[in-house]
Amino acid sequence: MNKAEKTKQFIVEMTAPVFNEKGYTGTSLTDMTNATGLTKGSIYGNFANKDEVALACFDYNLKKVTTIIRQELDKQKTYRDKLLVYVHVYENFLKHPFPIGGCPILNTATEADDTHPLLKQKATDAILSWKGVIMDLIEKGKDNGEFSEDVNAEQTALTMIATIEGCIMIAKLTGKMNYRNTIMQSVEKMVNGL
Amino acid sequence: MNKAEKTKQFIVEMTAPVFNEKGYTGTSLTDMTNATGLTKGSIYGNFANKDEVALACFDYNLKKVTTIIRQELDKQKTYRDKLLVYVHVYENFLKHPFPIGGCPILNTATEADDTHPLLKQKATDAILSWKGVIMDLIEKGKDNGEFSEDVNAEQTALTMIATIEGCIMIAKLTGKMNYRNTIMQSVEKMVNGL
DNA sequence: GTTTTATTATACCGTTCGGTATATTTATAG
DNA sequence: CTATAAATATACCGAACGGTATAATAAAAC
Repeated sequence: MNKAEKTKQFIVEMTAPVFNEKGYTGTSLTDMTNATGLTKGSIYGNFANKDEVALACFDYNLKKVTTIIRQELDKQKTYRDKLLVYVHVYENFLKHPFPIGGCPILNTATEADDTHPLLKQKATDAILSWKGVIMDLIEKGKDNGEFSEDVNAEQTALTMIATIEGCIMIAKLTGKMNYRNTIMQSVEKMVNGL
Repeated sequence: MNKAEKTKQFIVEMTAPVFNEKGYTGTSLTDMTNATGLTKGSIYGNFANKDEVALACFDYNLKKVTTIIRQELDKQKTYRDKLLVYVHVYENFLKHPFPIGGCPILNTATEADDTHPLLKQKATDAILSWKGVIMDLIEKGKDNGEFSEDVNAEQTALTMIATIEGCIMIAKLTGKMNYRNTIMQSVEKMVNGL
């Protein structure tokens, strides 16, 4: 990793939280120079434009989440416990190195769906990939005899994701932690009922 | 309603969809003059600043939703059917005069939670009010004998809202209508299990 | 150690931003 | 019909926007 790559990485690391909090249009080049301590010239020497930084920041923020999830998934043995990882991670997201500003998928999806095709595509890919992982866990749990054969994997996956994302929105908005716990309990019940 | 009030209303009606699609920071005064055909002077003769327009637009967009919901609620007799109104309205939101740009609560919540306290407060109030309405329906349904006495009204209300909002996000992002239907089916099952 | 290359800082570009003072037009009242 | 008040348009403000050419600096290669 040469100097240029290190600086690119540094810029992404420092601006990623800003993009996740303020959004794409809400984050200015001044925000970016403040966050990094670098000048505009330095940033544009490493990235073509603001878009490229934003896209890299989304990847960075998303990877933070997927890394946590993957690590916790590996710790669990049963597929039920693996599914419950999503509940426990989001319930205690403060215990993990979670992106500042909340879920990058939710933030990007709601801002970019009508305005920014490239970011929208990245958010879409993230959702579809997430859905695929959950469906895979469910199918394997069915093969394994853990879950009933008549469980609808896609429906369960989509409902889990929807509830979790809605939960994040409500909890962050209202600031009520017991709201988050209550909703996550519902997801837990759902997983335990498979 | 004099001319000034009519113009204020007109400005809100024409800019509300823009704010809901592009967000607060994403909507410029030029967007507003384009949407209305008025000049900046006209808009600022009727509103103190961009903030005031944005807040009025949120109220306008939210009222569109609550009006639809209230009308459909009145059509139903049982409390179970009233709860299912949320499922059917969001499932067929194209059949109703739904705000362009999607759910204003979701859009405002994710943009404003870290950046705009006044808008954040409005979104928070909307969520808490929504929760209150659902809880009220559930409690009355319990008194009525429609629902089991051991139903947790708050948990059910919060989970319904979270799942619906997450559903809107996923459906709008991916463009897959069957995703929306599938998730809403889960909410329907939940209501039918009360 | 010098030259070449990569990286960062400076200074500036034109444009758009939110906002405003003032002039002009339109509606209302006497 | 005229005087007054309300509403709208024009023209402009300073500041911040995203972006860039170039100069200065630091790193790498020979």
